[in-house]
Amino acid sequence: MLSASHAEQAQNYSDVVVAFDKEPACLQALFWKQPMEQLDAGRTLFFEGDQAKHLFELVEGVLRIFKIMADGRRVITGFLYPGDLVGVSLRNHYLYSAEAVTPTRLRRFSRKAFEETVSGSPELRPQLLARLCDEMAAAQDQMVLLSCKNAEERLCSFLLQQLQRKREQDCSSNVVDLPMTRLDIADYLGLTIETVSRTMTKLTNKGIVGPAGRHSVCIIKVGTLAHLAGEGDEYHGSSSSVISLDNTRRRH
Amino acid sequence: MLSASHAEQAQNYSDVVVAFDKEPACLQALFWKQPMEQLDAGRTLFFEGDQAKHLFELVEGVLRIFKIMADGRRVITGFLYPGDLVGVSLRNHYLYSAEAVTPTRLRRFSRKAFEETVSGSPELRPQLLARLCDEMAAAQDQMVLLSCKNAEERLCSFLLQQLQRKREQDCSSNVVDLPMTRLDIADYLGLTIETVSRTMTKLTNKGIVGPAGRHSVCIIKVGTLAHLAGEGDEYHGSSSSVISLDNTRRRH
DNA sequence: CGTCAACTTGAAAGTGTTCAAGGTCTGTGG
DNA sequence: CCACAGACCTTGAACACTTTCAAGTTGACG
Repeated sequence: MLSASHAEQAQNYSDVVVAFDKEPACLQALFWKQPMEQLDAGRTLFFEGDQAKHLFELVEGVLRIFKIMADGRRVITGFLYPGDLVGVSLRNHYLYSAEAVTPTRLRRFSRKAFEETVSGSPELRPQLLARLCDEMAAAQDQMVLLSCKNAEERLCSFLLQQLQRKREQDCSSNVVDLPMTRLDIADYLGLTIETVSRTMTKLTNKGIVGPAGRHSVCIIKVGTLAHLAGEGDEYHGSSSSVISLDNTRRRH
Repeated sequence: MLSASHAEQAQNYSDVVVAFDKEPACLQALFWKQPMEQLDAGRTLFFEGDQAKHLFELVEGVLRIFKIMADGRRVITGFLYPGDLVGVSLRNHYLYSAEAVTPTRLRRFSRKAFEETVSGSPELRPQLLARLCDEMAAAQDQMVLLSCKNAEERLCSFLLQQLQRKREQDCSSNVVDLPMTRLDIADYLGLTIETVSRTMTKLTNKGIVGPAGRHSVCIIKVGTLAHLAGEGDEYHGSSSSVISLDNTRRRH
């Protein structure tokens, strides 16, 4: 999965249309001429271990990316949103399965052709690397979350993440929608549906979020939410300066 | 962090020396002429958030790669071993801090020059991508571990991982050494030192591992260890075939 | 309006953490 | 070579948080 969060792809669709037809100026442009495909909610795009013959650009809808363990347990390693590219971890086989959370529309592109085109373009190469690094950074944040955040911190982090993604589009209200089920959220956060549900209730009782139907939430106290998410400032300034090496290490 | 586990870099040092001086045949070769630097055990190579001016090739010793949360909790996202490259997540700032677990020797290379050289070489580019993908795959495995493995499964996975790494070098005995402290292991596996210690004792009592000093373990029953690690076959064959979607999902 | 899946809530149980104490190893200096 | 100090590791008991199991509620859609 490669989220379209960073740098290079701030250029959105309208920009792309302009600078096109000769040489694609951004990665999405490669998919531009491909026919649009539909995928109903709940359908699988590909399975972990499948030969990775194609990449996809998600144009509309939401995908979940997950792995299934031997005993049936599922781990959702991420959700993908419009503008994201799917399956760019350039191996011979997909590292994960991909399913539609909502009805989706996407474009397909041969992986081989993708690699050749990107490899041959000094424009596109750094964009691919940038995306991979964004993905890597996200994976590491997720490891931090799973390693040492408790249920409340996890859910707050998740909600905050959803809010930020929403704000990149329309900077309007604080109502974010959660198209995925509680089970999806649970499998993403390493919790059970019951814990997700209970924690959500707790946040509501505290007045931090307000319910807005089953599949959306209104974030009332953004600051408190950020604080509870336990992500501090995300950046400890620079260099050696303040590295609090106190032994007061907490867990949960 | 980029582990040297896969494909391209199976070519080891001796191979590299031969095909050198004109155009580097592999990523490590770039570091070849750089002066060797020392780093004592416990010393920091760089901090998360520092400007990423250099990349490193780890020649000898072990590094730990970690993030510190606002409240002082530490998450070790990986260990690096000889042959690995450090800091290749090509952002402007390091994503994590790096410290020497044991006394290490490494070579430094300007990140800018690295990017330029790799970018200009059709030989090296796919190698970089391959490493990034390996790193991504490792990160995802770690997410699976942290998401839904219990203490025993985590420790078994870790030991197995160490064993496999050892076997890539000398296929000899089943004694792996663990240069890192229990605290390092705990912070890597998302547990406490006490739990790591207890679980280690339990594995010993079961006769799965035998103690061989504080900083090494003898793996006695590899099969049992692999089974307890709960990693099944790692690959569910291909395609749609058998996807056990039973609801009997367990956790812990 | 009924049905089914999704969600919520409660109570009991389990796993890992926390706190505390004791034990072991290693390096240093006598 | 031995003794000591300090860091590291092990073990025990109480506790906390999440899970598990179970029942009830809500809401979407035919």
